Amino acid sequence: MGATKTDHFTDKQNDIATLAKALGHPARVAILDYLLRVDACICGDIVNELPLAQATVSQHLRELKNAGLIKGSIEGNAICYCIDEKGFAKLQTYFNVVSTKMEKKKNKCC
Amino acid sequence: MGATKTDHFTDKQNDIATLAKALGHPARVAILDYLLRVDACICGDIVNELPLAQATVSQHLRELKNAGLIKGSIEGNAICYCIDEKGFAKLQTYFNVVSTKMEKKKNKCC
DNA sequence: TATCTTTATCGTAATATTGCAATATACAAT
DNA sequence: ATTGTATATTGCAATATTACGATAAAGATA
Repeated sequence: MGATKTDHFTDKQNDIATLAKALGHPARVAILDYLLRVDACICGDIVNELPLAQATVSQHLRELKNAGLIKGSIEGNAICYCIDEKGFAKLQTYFNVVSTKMEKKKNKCC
Repeated sequence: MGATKTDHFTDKQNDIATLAKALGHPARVAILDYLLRVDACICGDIVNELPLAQATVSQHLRELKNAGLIKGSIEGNAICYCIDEKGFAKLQTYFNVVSTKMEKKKNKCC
């Protein structure tokens, strides 16, 4: 016990949970903010933007990449990181469905 | 060390992270799915819907409530749980902002 | 080649999360 | 008052996450 019981839930539920979990840390939200603020891909500059050690930032970047929220490509010495629109699209779709369902429930709720 | 360095990030970043983290578990996604599927508030039926012990479900419900994604009101013997639209609205606003920013970056990216 | 820069990985400590049995609480109904 | 039902809390074990120093890997530059 202690480990999440992934196989008792649907793929969709696990998918959304994985994406949301990746977003569930302020450092990772900050990384995404930065990638969105600067109007291009970021090549080797992210560590200086965060109040965390290089190893920690690298770890957070890996988690964002694994979840599909960013993608990185090697560019000589540095690595260029980008928002991965696919991951965000999945979450956005989810919230659109949720919002549609909430509309329907209007006034039927406590 | 090991604890999240909350105070190094903005309130907004912490806010989004907290909400996303609450969504970051398949059981909690499943609870929200259920609340949205049934076209009303749920009074005392959630435990049976999930493949988890009652204590565990109660814990997940508390986390969703703390994050502001659901709300519960006591209804005699049972407790009625509802989607809390405010929490979802915050996340939806966030994703709308993100999507607007992504639009602007079109073709400027790797 | 030697060195610098950038990013990743390993090892490890501190903390948090997950899950459950047992128990407590709160109200219903008998 | 006692019993039954629904939910919460407590305590604990297993596992996961967070953070960082140290070190490795890979390309750039002198």
